[in-house]
Amino acid sequence: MEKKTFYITTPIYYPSDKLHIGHTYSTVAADTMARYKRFQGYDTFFLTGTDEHGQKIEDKAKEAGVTPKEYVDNIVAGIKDLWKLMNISNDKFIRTTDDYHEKAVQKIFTRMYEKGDIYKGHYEGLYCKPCESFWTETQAVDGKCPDCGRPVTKEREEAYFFKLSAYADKLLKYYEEHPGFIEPQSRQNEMVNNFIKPGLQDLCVSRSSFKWGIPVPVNEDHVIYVWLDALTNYITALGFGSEDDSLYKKFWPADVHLIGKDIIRFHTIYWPAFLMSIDEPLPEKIYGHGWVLLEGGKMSKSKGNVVDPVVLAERYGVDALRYYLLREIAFGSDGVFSNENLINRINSDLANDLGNLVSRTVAMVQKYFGGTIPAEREAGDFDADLKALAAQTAADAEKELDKLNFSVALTNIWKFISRTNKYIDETAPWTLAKDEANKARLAEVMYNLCESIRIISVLIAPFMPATAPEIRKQLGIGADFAWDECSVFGKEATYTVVKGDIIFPRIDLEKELAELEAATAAANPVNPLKEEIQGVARIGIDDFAKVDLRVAKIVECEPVKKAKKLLKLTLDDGTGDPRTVASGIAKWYKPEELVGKSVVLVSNLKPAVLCGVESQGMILAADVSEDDVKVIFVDGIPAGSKVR
RNA sequence: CGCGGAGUAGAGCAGUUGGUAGCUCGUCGGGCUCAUAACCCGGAGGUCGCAGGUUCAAGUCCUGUCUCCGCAACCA
Repeated sequence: MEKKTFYITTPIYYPSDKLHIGHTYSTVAADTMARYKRFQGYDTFFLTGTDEHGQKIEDKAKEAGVTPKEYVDNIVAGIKDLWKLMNISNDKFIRTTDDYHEKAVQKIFTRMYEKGDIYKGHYEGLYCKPCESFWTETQAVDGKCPDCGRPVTKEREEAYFFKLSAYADKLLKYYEEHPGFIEPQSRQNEMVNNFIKPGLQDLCVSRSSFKWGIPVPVNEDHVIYVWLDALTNYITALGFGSEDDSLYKKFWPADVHLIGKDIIRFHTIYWPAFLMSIDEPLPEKIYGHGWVLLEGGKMSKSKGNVVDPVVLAERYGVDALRYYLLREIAFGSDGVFSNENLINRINSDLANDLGNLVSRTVAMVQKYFGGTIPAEREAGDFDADLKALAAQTAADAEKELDKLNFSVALTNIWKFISRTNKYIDETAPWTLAKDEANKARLAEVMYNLCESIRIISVLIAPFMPATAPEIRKQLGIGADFAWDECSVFGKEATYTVVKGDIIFPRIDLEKELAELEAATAAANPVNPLKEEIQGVARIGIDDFAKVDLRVAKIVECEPVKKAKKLLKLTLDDGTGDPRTVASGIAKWYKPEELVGKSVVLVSNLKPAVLCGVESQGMILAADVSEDDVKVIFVDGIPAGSKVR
């Protein structure tokens, strides 16, 4: 009989910078799932990789003075090192610059083209280079990219379009007929309501403004849109579109694409539509997990609070970090990362509960039996309860893992670890040891403890691939794991334990936090603010002279309907005519506290319409922090005064 | 009234088909001594955002309302 197969993927990461804890999170989750399925006997294929094309990389490479390929080679090497460090068991690492991938993508493009799903047209719009995105006039904000705030330029270019609009109904129907296709369910609602129901636009799938991409087969002046290039990695990695597509036949469709919630749209709308277009089956499931947030907001470079997984893994061990990520954050929801939480988890769950359980058990077997548990044993109270929970835990863990509920599965496993610790208290081996008559009972207790730990080692093996074998080494047994050995007592005839190192040493919280802070500072030697300021392009005095700054007095102020952030200000700029300006400061200022104040106005900014209000200029304000803005007041200076 | 999510003990979270409100950490007290000052037991601490409604019974269903967070809109 043929083995059942399981195919799981991570997103392919964009190698423009070092990866952070969020990427590690996705990959560790996928790895855990892959290992679990392998232990269950599935023929498993686990894919990760990098998405290497696009203008951003072309630009970064130019900045660094190297070719795009050299640039990504360097970063990809670092990514591969990171996965090696994190003990990631991927079966393949795909790079979208791999030759077979590029060829296959061109074939896919051609297939769509010949089918009539891709047609040549013109794209007219405002283009943001860094974001590689086109915007409509209404989307762009006064000539700037709504995503990044940088200037957009008007472009009209010949381009190829994918008939995405033709797939809206098919997608809806597919969602309905395949509950569980998009998880968590709420993400599906979001996609349907926000994107499909309002109507899908045809998708521009080529670019001619830069070169770093896969050429369009029918027109070498264009390169293929990065998402068409990137998404197809899931099938090209299996040999789709090459001479040998045996892996594709074996593993496709994927059982699950694990992704972050930010790229759900691409995976649940574009990707299925692409597959429908080339008449290939759709993946079984797309799971959009949450984000790893930091205390005090998102990770950002300028804050210098990017968490480096390498520092943490080297300091506390890879398994501790893997455990923490999957235990602390409910998969599917966002979660907050903090060093303090990490250390607390390590101390209480790993050192106190699990590590100490192994340590005390091994010590007792040595102390009472010289290391080997004798064959004469006698069952007694508490045994049945322990065994029952073992069976229950295995069943629960399996149920939760199949739903990708990593944290719930771990919670269940740890309940069993607690139960085992309690069993020691209940049976009090040190009391039994005082009377030779209890020797058989003592042997049974020790045996049950070892069996429990053996079972625990199987249960945690997908999560902690290094710790599980280490535990078994101390139990004196081999490290070949099979999931179906984790529910029943009696697998081993006896145990001869080997005292080893402490698996998880306790960490001194306060001392460690201080050292960690220092280590992080050392890892980021550059002053981020300095770097940011120096990174801004120099301008001449004539550039500055183009900006006309005037003092203006706020005469009226009211909130803008349908806008959370906007206040509508009416200003006296000294001309006598009132001037209307919309400003995104509603979160920090109430209208009444602004009236009568004088501010600095950029008077010659082109007007723009925001939420129905025509804004004629802007007022100056300072970003005090990520989440605080202070308007610059210049009370006492007459309206109309020029600022320079 | 754009879409969606969330408001439950000091903190972080569970609460499935409505039936005495739980878990982890912290805290207080007790037990034990095999063990990594670890382990085990117990206590304190919540009118489950607010207001109505359905019901014998609601954190759990319905209506309204407030606040927060994503996405979208957008911060000129």
